Amino acid sequence: MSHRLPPLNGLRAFEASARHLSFKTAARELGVTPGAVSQQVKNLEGTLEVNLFRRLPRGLLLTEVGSAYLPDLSRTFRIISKSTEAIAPALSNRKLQIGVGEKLSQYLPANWPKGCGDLPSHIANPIKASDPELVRSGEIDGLLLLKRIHTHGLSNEAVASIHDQGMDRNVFFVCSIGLAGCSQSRALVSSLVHTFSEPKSDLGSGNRERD
Amino acid sequence: MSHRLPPLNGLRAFEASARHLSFKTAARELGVTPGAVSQQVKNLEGTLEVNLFRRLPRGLLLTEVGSAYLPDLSRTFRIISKSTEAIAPALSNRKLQIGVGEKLSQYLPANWPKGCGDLPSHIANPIKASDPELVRSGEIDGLLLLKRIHTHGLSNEAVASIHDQGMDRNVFFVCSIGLAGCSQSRALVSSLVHTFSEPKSDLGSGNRERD
DNA sequence: GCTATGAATTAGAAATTCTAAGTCACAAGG
DNA sequence: CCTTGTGACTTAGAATTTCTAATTCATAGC
Repeated sequence: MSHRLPPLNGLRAFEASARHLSFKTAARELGVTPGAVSQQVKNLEGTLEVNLFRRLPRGLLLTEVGSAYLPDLSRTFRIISKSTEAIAPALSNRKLQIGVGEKLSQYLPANWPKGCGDLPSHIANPIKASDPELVRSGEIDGLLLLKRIHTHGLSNEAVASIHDQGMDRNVFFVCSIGLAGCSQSRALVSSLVHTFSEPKSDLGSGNRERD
Repeated sequence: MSHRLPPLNGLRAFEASARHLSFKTAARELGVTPGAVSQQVKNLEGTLEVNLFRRLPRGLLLTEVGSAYLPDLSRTFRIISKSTEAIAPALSNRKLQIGVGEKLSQYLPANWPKGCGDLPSHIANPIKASDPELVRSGEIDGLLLLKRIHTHGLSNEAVASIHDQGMDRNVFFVCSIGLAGCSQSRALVSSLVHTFSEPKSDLGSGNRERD
């Protein structure tokens, strides 16, 4: 028995786009350009002969079909993700080494991640760093920064926001794409959200989204 | 929330290989060469840093890790498959147009698929054909033949066997890879098995597996 | 109107994946 | 113990897919 399967990478692009309702934001998560995501989704729609999104001038809306399709796909990727973590030693049982930007470190509790619930079991003591090259080289697993930087080929998402001299600023988590969403990253993100506040949508900064 | 995902196409290659316990047979299902499957799986093992198979001189054995990994993946692909069929009109609610080889047609019941349960709701009246080019061109959806032919880029699997002048011969189902495993194909295969006998393993014929 | 945003669309570059051909280790049979 | 056949492995290069970069377009917000 074989399986009838549409292009798997297209599914992944669709799933991310549907979660964000934006190709641009999905592209950040996936570490590619928005054009690439747009193409993948379009190709998927082509092979399924069905429209998954309604394209608006500024964003996306799921069609009825897309809405029906999304939950199973999300579930699917969750299963794969968990199952992979369960069998792959490459990641499980390892504390992530995180670099924290100079500015952000002033806002983190002293001795972070100590004192943040069970975060210390996921995250090692951080170093001060802001160069994505360290992530690429494997020297560190991820970066936490107060501004979006150019991170070609890395996942780069706004995960929380802090109040800094009268305005809200996003906290960005940069890591390899494979690392985004692993249990340690999830713990990190939810702890940050708890420490600071709810994540804000990433509007406003006119930054380019790629380097 | 993003997902930690290994290479999806590698997962697909692994899943098929594990089901067949053979790269060669998996390759047939996937419509590629065994070398390609071998590479995909090896790449997957590399990124997971784990061995999924024990390689024997003649075939494969799942490692403990591989066995633990397989069920979730199979489930995953089943979910995707069903979910896709549910939303894609390209395939659902359409009778497959099948070509049947000259020789095999002598063994099919008269008026097949009539009289074979609900098969007529999945399969249209067949034509006589044996040229995979018709499948490639989309003129027909699949072929049923009594011998393995070269079908570059198409799925080509032994799905049943019949007794013909003193020896068992396999029935091969050739179709586009996307079509293998859709509900109509499943109905076709299980009906054939029922009409004839249990499928035999595809040993013995010294045929090359690719064209 | 003017500016900014995000999606669509290209051509061409980059990366991945596949094939083809040959190697190897072993099993089976004489 | 030699010969034959099988299936996995390896590799270079080909083929295909995927991505980028640049541009275009429609529209929202000012």
